[in-house]
Amino acid sequence: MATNRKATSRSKDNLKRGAARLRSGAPEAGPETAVDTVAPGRADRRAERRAAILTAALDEFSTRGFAAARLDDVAHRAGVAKGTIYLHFDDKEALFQELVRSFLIPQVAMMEQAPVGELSSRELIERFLERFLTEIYTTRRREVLRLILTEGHRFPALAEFYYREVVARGIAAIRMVLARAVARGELSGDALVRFPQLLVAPLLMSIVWSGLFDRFAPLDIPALLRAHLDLVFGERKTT
Amino acid sequence: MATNRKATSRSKDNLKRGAARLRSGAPEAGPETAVDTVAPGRADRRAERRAAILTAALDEFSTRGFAAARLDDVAHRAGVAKGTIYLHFDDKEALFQELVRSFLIPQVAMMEQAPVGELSSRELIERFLERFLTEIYTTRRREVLRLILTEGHRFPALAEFYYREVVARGIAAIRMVLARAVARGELSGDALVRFPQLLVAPLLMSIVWSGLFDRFAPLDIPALLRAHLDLVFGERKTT
Amino acid sequence: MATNRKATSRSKDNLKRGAARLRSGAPEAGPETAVDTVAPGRADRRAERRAAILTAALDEFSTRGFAAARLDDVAHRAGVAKGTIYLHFDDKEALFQELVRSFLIPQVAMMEQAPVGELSSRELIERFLERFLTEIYTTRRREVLRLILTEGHRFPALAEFYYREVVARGIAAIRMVLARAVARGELSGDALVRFPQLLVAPLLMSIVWSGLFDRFAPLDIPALLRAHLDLVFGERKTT
Amino acid sequence: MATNRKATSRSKDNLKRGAARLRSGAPEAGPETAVDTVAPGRADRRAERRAAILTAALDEFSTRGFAAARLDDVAHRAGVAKGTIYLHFDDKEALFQELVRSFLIPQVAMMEQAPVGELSSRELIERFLERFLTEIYTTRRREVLRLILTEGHRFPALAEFYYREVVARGIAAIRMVLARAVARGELSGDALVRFPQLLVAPLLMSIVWSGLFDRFAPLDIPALLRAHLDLVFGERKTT
DNA sequence: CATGAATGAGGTTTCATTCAT
DNA sequence: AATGAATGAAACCTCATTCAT
Repeated sequence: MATNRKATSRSKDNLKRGAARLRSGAPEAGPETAVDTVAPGRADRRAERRAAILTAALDEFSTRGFAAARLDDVAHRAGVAKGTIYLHFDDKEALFQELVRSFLIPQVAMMEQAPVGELSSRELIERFLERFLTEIYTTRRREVLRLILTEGHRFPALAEFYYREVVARGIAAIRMVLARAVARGELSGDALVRFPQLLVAPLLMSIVWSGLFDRFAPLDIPALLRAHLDLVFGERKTT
Repeated sequence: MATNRKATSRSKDNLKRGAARLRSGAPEAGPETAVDTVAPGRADRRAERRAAILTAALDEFSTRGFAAARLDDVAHRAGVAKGTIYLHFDDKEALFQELVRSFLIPQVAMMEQAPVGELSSRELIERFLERFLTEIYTTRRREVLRLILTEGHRFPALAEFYYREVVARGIAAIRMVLARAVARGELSGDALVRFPQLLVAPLLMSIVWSGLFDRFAPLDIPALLRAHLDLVFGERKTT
Repeated sequence: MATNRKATSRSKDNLKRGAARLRSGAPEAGPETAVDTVAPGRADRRAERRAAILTAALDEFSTRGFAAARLDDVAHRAGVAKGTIYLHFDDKEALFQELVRSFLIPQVAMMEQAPVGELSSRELIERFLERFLTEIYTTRRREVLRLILTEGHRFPALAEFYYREVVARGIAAIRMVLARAVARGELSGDALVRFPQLLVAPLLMSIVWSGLFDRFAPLDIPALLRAHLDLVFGERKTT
Repeated sequence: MATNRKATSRSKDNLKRGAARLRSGAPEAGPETAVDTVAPGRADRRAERRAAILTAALDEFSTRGFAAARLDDVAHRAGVAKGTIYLHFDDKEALFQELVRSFLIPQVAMMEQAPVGELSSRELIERFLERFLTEIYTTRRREVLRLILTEGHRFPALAEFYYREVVARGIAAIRMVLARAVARGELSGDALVRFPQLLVAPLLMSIVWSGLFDRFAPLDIPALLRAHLDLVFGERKTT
C-alpha cells in the first residue's frame, strides 16, 4: 500500500472521483481547491483525509447500507488504511453520524435564509423547490438524505437531530410562507398551512423513487415539481 | 378467507403456497384454526410455522434492518429452532423477499379492484386513501412498506417486483380515475394526471415520518390525508 | 480444517494430551473415563467440550498470560472452532473466570473438611501441607493458583471470590488448629495464631518459585515444607 | 529474545546512564537536578525523559499488566509523544525489561552490604526485614517486585537475571547469617539454613497479598514481620 | 421433520511500530 | 530530537449456514 505520498499520488482511482465528488457537495472542500498546488499544508492533510473518508463512507453506506458496509472498503476507497478511520472517528456508528451531520450543516444554513424580496408566494415556493433540485437532488446530498430516510430509524439521535435542525425549522419556514400566501389570497384553502408536509412530500418521494425505481422507471423530477406547483397554486397561465 | 391448496402442494412449489398463504392477509392469523380446532392438522403445522417465521422476521427486520437482524432472534421469536428457518426458506435473503412478497400479494389484489359503483371521483380517491389507512397504515403492512423503502435499494429484484406488481399498476389505476375526474370536470388541472405520484406522495411520507419522527413529533395522518384531499379537490363544503 | 468428525477423531494432537491432562486435575472429568466407549452421550458432549475448552484455556493462559493468550489457540488446542468457545462462555474474560472458579470448587470443599480424629496439632498441619502437595502442587491446580496470583489483580471480582471462599475460610480453619495447638502446649508463641498467613506463606512461595526459577534452580518443595514444619514445631525427633 | 547486548550496542550510553540513574533509587528523582538547577542541562533532558517514561511505564504495567498496557498511555503519562519512547527503548519488551532492571540495581547493591557490626543474629535479620519495609514495601519497588512475580514467567531472561543478581545472592547472604546464628546458638534447628527461602516467604506473601486482597482485607505487614521474627527466634522477652 | 451445537469466514477494533515533518 | 499521524497485522467476537441426532 502506498502510504504517505498523498500529495503526489493519492491512491490511483481516488483522485478523479474524489475531485468530482467534492465539487458536488463534499462536506469540507478544503482550502487548496482554489489554487490546488500551492502548499500541501501539513495540518490540512488531516482535514483532507477526513473528507476523503467521509466521501468514501457515503459511497459505501449508500450502496450497501450502514450495517452491510465494510470499513475495509471505506478505507480502501478513501486511500487510507483501516486504522486511519479510527484516528478521525470513534467507531463505525460515529462515522455514519458525522457523515450525515457534516453533509447536513449546509442544509441547516439553507433553512435560515429568509425568503427576502417582494416575490409572489408562488415564486417563493418555486425558488424553494428549485433549491431542492440544485442543492440536494442533483447533489450527493440526495444520497445523504436517502441515508437518513433508510437508516434513520436505527439512529434515534440522528433522527432527532435531523428533525430539530432541518425538518422542524423547514416546516415552520414553509408554513410562514404559505400563511402569507393565504393572507394575500394567493392560495385558497388552508390545507397546506395546516400540513406543510404536503408541500414537501413530493420531494421525499423523489428521493425514494430515485433510489428504488430509477433503473426501470426514471421520473422527471423537475417536471414533477412543476406539476406539484400547478397543483398547489393552480395551472400556470403560460408555459 | 382462502386457505385451500395446502394439501396439494407442499415442499417444491414455494410460490403457490406463499400466494395462498398471503391472500389471507396476515400470516400469523391462520383462519383455519377456527374451523378445525379438532386435530392440530398435520400438514397445517408447516404453514403455521412458516407464518410464525415470517411474522417474527417482520418484527426483526423492521426494528433492526435486514443486515443487522439475526436469524437467531427470528427463530426465537417464532418459537422454532434456527435450523427450522432453513426448512422453509433458502437463506436470509430469500426469507426477506418472501416476507415482502407475501405481504404484498393482497396489495396487488387491492390494486385490481375496479372502482365500482357510480361514485364521484373525489369519493373514489377518498376511498382509496381510506383503504390505505385501514389496509396498510394501521397494519403490519406499513412495516413491510417501510422495509421496501429502506431496504429495497439493496434488493433490485424486489424493487422491480414491487414496481411492476404494485406501483406501475397502482399508478395506472389512479391515473385512470384522475383522467375521468378531469373529463368530468371534477378536477381542474392535468398535473395529477401527468404525475399521479403526487397523489401518493403523502402516503409515502406518512410511512417515512412515522418511522423517523413519531417519537417526538407525531403526525395526524388521517387529518393529513383529508387535507391532501382538500388540496387536490378544493376545500370541502361541509364536514 | 477437519470440521465435524469430532466423534471419531477430535483433532490429532489433542486426544493424548487431553486425556493425560484430565487425569491430573481437569475441572470436569467426563463420565466416559469410567468405561470410555459405552455411549457417546449426546448431552454429555457439551460437558466434554466445555471441559476441553477449559483445559486448553488453562494451558494458554498459564503460558501466555490472560491478555496475551489467543482464543484462537485455545480453540485449536481444545479441538474446537473459535465460535464454539462462545457457545460455552460469554467472552474471554468469562472463560478465564469460569476456569478459575471451576478449578477452585474442589479447593473450597477441601477447606470444609473438619480435621477429624484425635491427631496431634503437628500431625494436623502436616496433613494440611501434604494435601497442598497432592491436591495442588502436583496438580494442574497449581497453575490455576498461579493464575490467581498473577492475574488476580486485574480481576477484582475473582480476587474477592477467591478471598471469601478460600483464603478467609482457610485462614480461619488454620487459626483454629493453631489456637488448639497453643492451648495444648504443642506450640509455644502466638505469632502464628495472630498471623496464620505465616503458615501459608511458603506454599505461595512454592507456586511463585516454580513458575519463575524452576528452570535453573529447582526447589525441593516437600523438603521445604518439612523444614517449615520443623521451624514451626521445632526439630523433629526421628526421621 | 535477545536482550542483553546493551553494553556493546544500544544508542550511545544507555547502560552507564541507566546505572547512574537507578543508583539513586527512583528514576524520577534524578540526583543531578539538585546540583545544576541553573541550566536545564542539554543532555540531561534525555535522562529526564527516560526517567519519566520508566515511571509512567511502571504505572501502566502495574495496573494493566504488561500485555494490556498501552504505550500510548505510557507516553501520555510521561508527557512525551509515542514515538519518543522508541528513541529510548527498542520496543515494548525492552522498555519492560529496562524498567525492571533499573529498579533492581539498588536491590542488588543492597544485597552486597555486609551485615557489619557486632549485632545479634536476630538484630541482623530484624534489620533485613526492616530494610524490606523501608526500601521496598513502602516504595514503588514493591510494584516492580510484583511485576516480576506476575510477569516474570513470560520473560525468562528477566527471571534469570533476577534470580542470579538478587535471589541467589540474597539467599546466600541470608544463609550465612542464619548459619552464624545456628553456630552461635541463637537459632535452634537448621531448617532455615537449609531453606532460607522460608525466611523470605512472608515478604513475597506481603507483596502478593497487597496486590490481591488489600481492598477488602488489609494486612498489617510490619506486625506480620514481627510475628515472623518471633516465630523464627522465639517470642521476644520484652516489648 | 425439527433441533441446536458447531463451524469458520468475515467484520470491527486495537495498538505496537514506523517515519515524514 | 521530538512528534504524532499513519499503518496493518492481529485479536476478539458475530452470525449465517450446515448437519448429526
